[in-house]
Amino acid sequence: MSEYQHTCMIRGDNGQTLRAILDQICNKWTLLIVVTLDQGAVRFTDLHQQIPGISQRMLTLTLRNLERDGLVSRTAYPEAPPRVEYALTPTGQSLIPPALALAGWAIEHVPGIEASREAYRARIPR
Amino acid sequence: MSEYQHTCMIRGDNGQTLRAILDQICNKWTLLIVVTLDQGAVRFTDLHQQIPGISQRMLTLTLRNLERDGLVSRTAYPEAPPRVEYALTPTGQSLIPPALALAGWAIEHVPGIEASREAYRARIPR
DNA sequence: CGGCATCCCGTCTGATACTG
DNA sequence: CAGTATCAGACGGGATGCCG
Repeated sequence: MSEYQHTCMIRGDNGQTLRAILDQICNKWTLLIVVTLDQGAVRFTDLHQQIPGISQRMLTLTLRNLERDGLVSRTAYPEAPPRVEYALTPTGQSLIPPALALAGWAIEHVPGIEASREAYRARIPR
Repeated sequence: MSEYQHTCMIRGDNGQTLRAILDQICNKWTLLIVVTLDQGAVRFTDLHQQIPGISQRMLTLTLRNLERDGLVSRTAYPEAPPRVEYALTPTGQSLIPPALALAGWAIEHVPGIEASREAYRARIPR
């Protein structure tokens, strides 16, 4: 699909369903979790440690949403102590390249954006 | 920069500054406005009409943030009636490819995600 | 025309405590 | 270990009205 057709579709359906999906993807933790899961199957606690700042609650909720949307698979092993592994589905893996593209853009432009914000704050003190 | 280095950086700085920027980009309207501005300079009212569902308030706020971050330029023409045009800066234009990549992914996977949600709801009725 | 100010509500998020 | 439950605060976002 061409770039032009993409822009058409973005504005085509009034962005309703598209934005609904994008809202799900672009929340506080989703992209970070997806990228973290790129390494393979990861246990709940490991995820919790590899994503500093996330609360147990938000990790659970975000994983549930990702599972519901078919981007992440959840596998519980009936052992003691319990073990649950999360992994990307093929759909979830297909999100990696665009996610990295966006993350890469952000990383490359963080300095410029920060500088711009500084300048803006200096221009309008309050 | 390689893909590997990107993933490292994403997890490297604990995602703090990165997530801060990503949060700004991935809110409800930013990507849609940026893509809409890809056509060139657009007036406030035109933008308001081309992005159905957005309120005047959110259009203003989002444009201010984009201006503060140096992604969008705001040009006011001292005329009567007043005319204000918004356009992408070079930094803003550099966001277009990643934004389209993500939007393209969303468009391609909307059906699958919707289906997955349906199945999920059927599996867990309440 | 292109805003800004105000009010208000629903959602998101974090902290804490408890459970199979 | 891997969650769930509950509460409270922050925040996003819509509606409305006023202004240069």
